[in-house]
This record gives sequence, structure tokens and C-alpha cells, in this order.
Amino acid sequence: MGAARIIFHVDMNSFYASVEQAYNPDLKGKAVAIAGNPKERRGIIVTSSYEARAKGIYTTMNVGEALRKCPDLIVLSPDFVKYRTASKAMFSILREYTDMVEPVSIDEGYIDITEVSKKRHPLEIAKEIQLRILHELDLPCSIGIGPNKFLAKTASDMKKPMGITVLRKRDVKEKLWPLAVIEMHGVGESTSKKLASLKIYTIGELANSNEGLLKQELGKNGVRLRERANGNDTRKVDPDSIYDTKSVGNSTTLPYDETDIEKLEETFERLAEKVAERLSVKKLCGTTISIQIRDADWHNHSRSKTLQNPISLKVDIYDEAINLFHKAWDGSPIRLLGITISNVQDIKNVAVQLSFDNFEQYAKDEPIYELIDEIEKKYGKGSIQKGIAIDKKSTYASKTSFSKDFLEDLKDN
DNA sequence: TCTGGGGTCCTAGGACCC
DNA sequence: TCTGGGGTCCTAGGACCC
Repeated sequence: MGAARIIFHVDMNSFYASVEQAYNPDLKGKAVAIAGNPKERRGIIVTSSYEARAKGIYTTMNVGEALRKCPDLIVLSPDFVKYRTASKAMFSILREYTDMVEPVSIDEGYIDITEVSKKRHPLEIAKEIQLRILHELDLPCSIGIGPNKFLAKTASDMKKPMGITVLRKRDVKEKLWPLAVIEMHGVGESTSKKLASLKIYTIGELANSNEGLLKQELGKNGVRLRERANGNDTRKVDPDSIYDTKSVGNSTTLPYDETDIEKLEETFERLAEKVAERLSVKKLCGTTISIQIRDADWHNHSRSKTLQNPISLKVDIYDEAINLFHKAWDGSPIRLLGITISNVQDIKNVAVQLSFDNFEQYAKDEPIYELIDEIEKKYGKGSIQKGIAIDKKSTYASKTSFSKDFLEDLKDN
């Protein structure tokens, strides 16, 4: 048994809308909503202010419908530069208290204040954090306090906006068990239906259910949910989890269900560009590429391929995506397309890869060592390893793997 | 209420190796 | 001809969250 912990879950209240209201005080007290594509047919509400919620506006609501319901609703496009700025400011306030801060998303995070709370009472710290975020950033938040992530997270949800809620393990029976299972984090529509078929309707019934049966019907997720329902959660607060990206993707819903191959190829080009750009910002590359296709009936399909060497450039991403697409597509109308690169790794730890086309094009015009200099200039010394070159005089290879002889020829010319 | 875009984690079957 | 089991990787799909 590890020592008892004290975890905070800090959850910003209707974050995007609150940031907009903080930037522009004219918006305060008004019904404000942020919509993905406010002018497009398929725009939906992403967040709305509490004033808007009071008038029946909710997340995922169609913009047109929202405006019919609430004609004076102020609909804004998202401004992620603003939101990221506010988010960074919020997390740096949290980090003044401890390094044990784990951002979960742009507007929420966990803090392990076990150490800090040896000197000050947790409730006092929570109040101070909440007021500082309010006064310094003009943003409301709720804070949940518990002995683990699950209880802290659950607690932060219990009072919004501007709540501070403590949920101890001994409170679980009284405060959690009477609730429907769907209220639990980690239980969605599908799981709650499965549980209902097992005659499990409340969190208390889940907590006291047969573990073997749960494992059989829901796999390890069932066992885990049962633990959580009993107030148990051993996950640690991990400040480094933000550096541990697993995948980078981009997807888009098309304005109309599309069958025109040219339009689809254009879309893939934009997606590939976006993914390449984001990989480059994060200095990542990856060996698995997948594409997502959603058809007119809302059925999702995916195709993926794991490559010999990681890719990160737009051309490579585009080529692989198009290949997968042509293998998968039967010509029926498409509503959404996406590209995701997974199995990612730091680009610095990996040899720079060039596609055959690139390589050939470079090699035609320039001596190979100039190419290597260029690569090193772009990606840093040591970025070239056995994938491309061991040193300037020896072996070259690439995604399409060149024979040694061929490369010797290149050098001689 | 016909529904965006970013992710993570899990599962099940098949291939392949020892 | 029928007989193993374990482990890992890959692919496609599903569930969930914000």
C-alpha cells in the first residue's frame, strides 16, 4: 500500500466561451457559442456560455438549430491562439504550486499536491488557485479534490461553475453509488446498455457486481470500471504524459457526400499537408499510416499500413494515403476523410528518410554529400544514420532501399 | 437532436516465430 | 496425421473523452 495521495482535478468552465468573454467584456452575461464552422452547413456548437446553456444550447447542436432556438446567440469561430495562450497561463499558475501537473487537455489537468499539502490545507490551496485563475485570467474553473484521479475528476464535475468539491473514499457509498452508471467517467452509451443487460443500473450495483461476470462481458474495462465504482484508481499523475504523443491525425467532414475522385484527392492533399505540418512542429515521424472513411450512412472504415521506415513528409503521407484509399474505396459517397500517423517517434532518434522520387531528384542534380549537408542543416547533426547514410562515403539506403551498387554508381558520377 | 475534430485505449483474428 | 503453447506484431473496428 502506497501512502495516501491528494489529487486535484482542475476543470475550466465552458473554456472557449469563457476565454472569449474574458477577451471581450461586451460578451459577458450574453449567450455565446463557439462553433466549428459557423457558416457551414455542418457546423456544430463546440462550447457555449452558461447564459447560452440556460436557453437550451448544448454541445454538438447544429448551428442552424441553435440560432432558431436562441436568435440572439452570438456564434463565434474558434480562436485556438487565444485558447492556447489562456491554457498556458492557467497551467503556469498550477506549476507555481508543484511540478506534479499533468495537463489532460487544453482546459483540464490533474495536480498531485500530496507534498504541498503537508504545509497547507488542501482546501485552502484549492481556493487560492481558483481565485488566482479568476482574478489573473478572468476565467472560472471548478476543482475536484480526491485521493486519486477518478475521484478528483468526478468531484470537479459535481459543482459548476466555480465549484470546489471534496470526494473522499468514505463518501463514495453515499455520493456515488446512487447515481446511474452512465454518470461515470468511462461509461458511455454502449457500456451502459451492456451493463443494463446484466441488470446493473447504478454505480453501486456496478461496485458490488460479480467481477468474473464483468470480465467475461466487458473485458478488462469492466474490471477497471468496477474498481473505479468502488473508489479505487491507482493511476499516477504524470507530468511527462504530454510529451508522449501516440498519434497525429487530421480529418474533415466534407461539405457534401462526395464521389468525385478529384475532390477526394484534393482533400487528401490538404489532410496530408496538415498532418505533415503538425508532425514537424512536434518533431515527430511515424511508421504506421491509417486513413479514415465515413460513408453517407455514418459507417466508419479504416485502412492502415505499417511501413519499414517512419515518414513525416507531405509527399510520403499523401502517396501512402492515396494507395490505401484506392484499395478500400468502392466508389460510394463519402462524408468524411481522415489521415492519421501512429507509432510515432522523435525525428531526432531516426534516420532521415527520403522517398525514392525525392532521392532520385536530388541525386540527379547534386553530389550526394551536398544532399547530406542539406539534410544535416535541416534536421541537425547526427540526424543521418543507417537509414540513409552511415557516413558520407559509405552506404545509402532509403524507403525504397537502394542497392549498394546503385549507390556506388551515384557517388562516382 | 442526424451529429466536428482532436485524441487514447482496447479487442479479436491472423500471421509468424520459437 | 494430428498434435502444443506462448509471444509479438499487424489490421480493422469500437468505445470513450473533451
